[in-house]
Amino acid sequence: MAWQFTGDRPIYIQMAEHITSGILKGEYQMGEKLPSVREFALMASVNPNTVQRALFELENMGLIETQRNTGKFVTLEESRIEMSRNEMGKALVADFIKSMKALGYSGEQIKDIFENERKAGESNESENA
Amino acid sequence: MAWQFTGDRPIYIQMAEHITSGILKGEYQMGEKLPSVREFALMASVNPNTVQRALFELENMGLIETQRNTGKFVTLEESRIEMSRNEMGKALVADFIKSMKALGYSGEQIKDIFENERKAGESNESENA
Amino acid sequence: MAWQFTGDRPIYIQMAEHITSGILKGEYQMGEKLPSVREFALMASVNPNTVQRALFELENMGLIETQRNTGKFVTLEESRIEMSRNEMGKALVADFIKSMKALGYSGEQIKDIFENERKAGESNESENA
Amino acid sequence: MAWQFTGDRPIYIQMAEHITSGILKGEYQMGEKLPSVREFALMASVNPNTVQRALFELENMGLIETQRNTGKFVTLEESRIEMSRNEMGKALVADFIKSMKALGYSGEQIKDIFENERKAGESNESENA
DNA sequence: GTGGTCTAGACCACA
DNA sequence: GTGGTCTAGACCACG
Repeated sequence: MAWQFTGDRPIYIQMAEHITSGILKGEYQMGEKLPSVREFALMASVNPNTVQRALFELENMGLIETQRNTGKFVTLEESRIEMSRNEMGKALVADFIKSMKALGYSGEQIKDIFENERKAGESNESENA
Repeated sequence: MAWQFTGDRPIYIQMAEHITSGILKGEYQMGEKLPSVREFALMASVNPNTVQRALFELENMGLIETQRNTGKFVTLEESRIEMSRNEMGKALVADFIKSMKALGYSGEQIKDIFENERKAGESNESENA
Repeated sequence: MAWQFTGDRPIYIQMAEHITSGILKGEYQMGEKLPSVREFALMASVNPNTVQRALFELENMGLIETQRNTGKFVTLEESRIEMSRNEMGKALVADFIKSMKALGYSGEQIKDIFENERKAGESNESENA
Repeated sequence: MAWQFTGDRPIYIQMAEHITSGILKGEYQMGEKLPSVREFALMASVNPNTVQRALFELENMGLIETQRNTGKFVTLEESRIEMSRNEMGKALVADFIKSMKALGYSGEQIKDIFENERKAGESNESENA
């Protein structure tokens, strides 16, 4: 829930991803009004221009819509949201597999490593719970 | 097989990844002499400075070693190579899972999507073969 | 026929254009009383202030006149209406041609494209009719 | 050739249109390097950020491509340029006809006015020539 | 020298 | 109070 940014990538990109995540997870409901640009800026200790840039990305993806002088709202079209989730998910898998193959792993090996790590991660979670 | 770089990330990083991949896959054998900086620069139509930086990354990781006035060679220590592969592989999996969860997917869903895409990718490959 | 506004331009401008169109087309007859500001506001789900501004534009153009405590009426002077139509029409043509030339089209090409699109548009209309 | 901007629309939009026009007309050749962001800024007496924003629009349309730390170049794909010209041209015609109809003109009337104004414009040009 | 990113701060039209 | 636009100026990685 904290707004932590790493220095390796542009803040506005990380911010866009964070808010996107919030929408896809339903933390921001469909049709809901987002915090204002200035509120976001305060929350994240960031310049309003940076927020605007981040939200511009979301608007391009069709995840949010701007109502002039009223605010920015999560889109009402559920299909947009689902589409984004699917697209981004598939892209992630494709990139992941491509990167693993660049390391010399075969399809089967990728599957094995993935399974191992996934289970390891889940057991970590239950420890923390 | 061409040296294609995207504009979104530094060229020297992409180059380092590409050569790393070559080493991990065995295209450059253990102990083998790498092409000279100039040769790399010509192959990739890139500034020699850029090649220097890329190779510096590899040297830092212990994948290659410089022999003064002779050239740069792939390390002879197999453990180095295996370690790199493992580290990088685990990091990739962890990042992948983290990103997927940011999209709102559960552990099981990630597994399903991964399996689907992996199989789709493999059938594509066999088509092209 | 609904009151739809796009977010890229001020609502009051779009509203002014819409009502102007109604007058020029004769949907609001000469001398006819216009709906009250409040009625317009309800019809368009818009702030009354916005309606005020829109009607102010029309009054400036001489298309409507305010009678204190009675309402706003379409002008009785037909010349006003004709003049507005002519001015606006010519301005539109001039802008259109200027914009097309900015795209690199010659006068003849503009004519051809215009004719093609116009006919295409008309055949679409007759389909819907 | 002068960089004149009107106050009614954002500078970065007008700038984007102006440069787009230059590309479509061939004043900037395919594959040619554009002036740097800073040069544009000086030419137009405008802040570099504003230029960046303008060029970002062109990049989105696929008319130009950025090579990191080298400059921005007109795309090499002629199809992109032709496509843009066609799309923009058709959009202009459609908007024009729609606006004229909103003034109460019939299809035939639009054609007549268009022809008259077009010829008037051309005779003006020959006078100046 | 190039583009990319970010900040601080300002003004504006609009609702 | 909202988003939109713009400026001035800074720093950075890269080539």
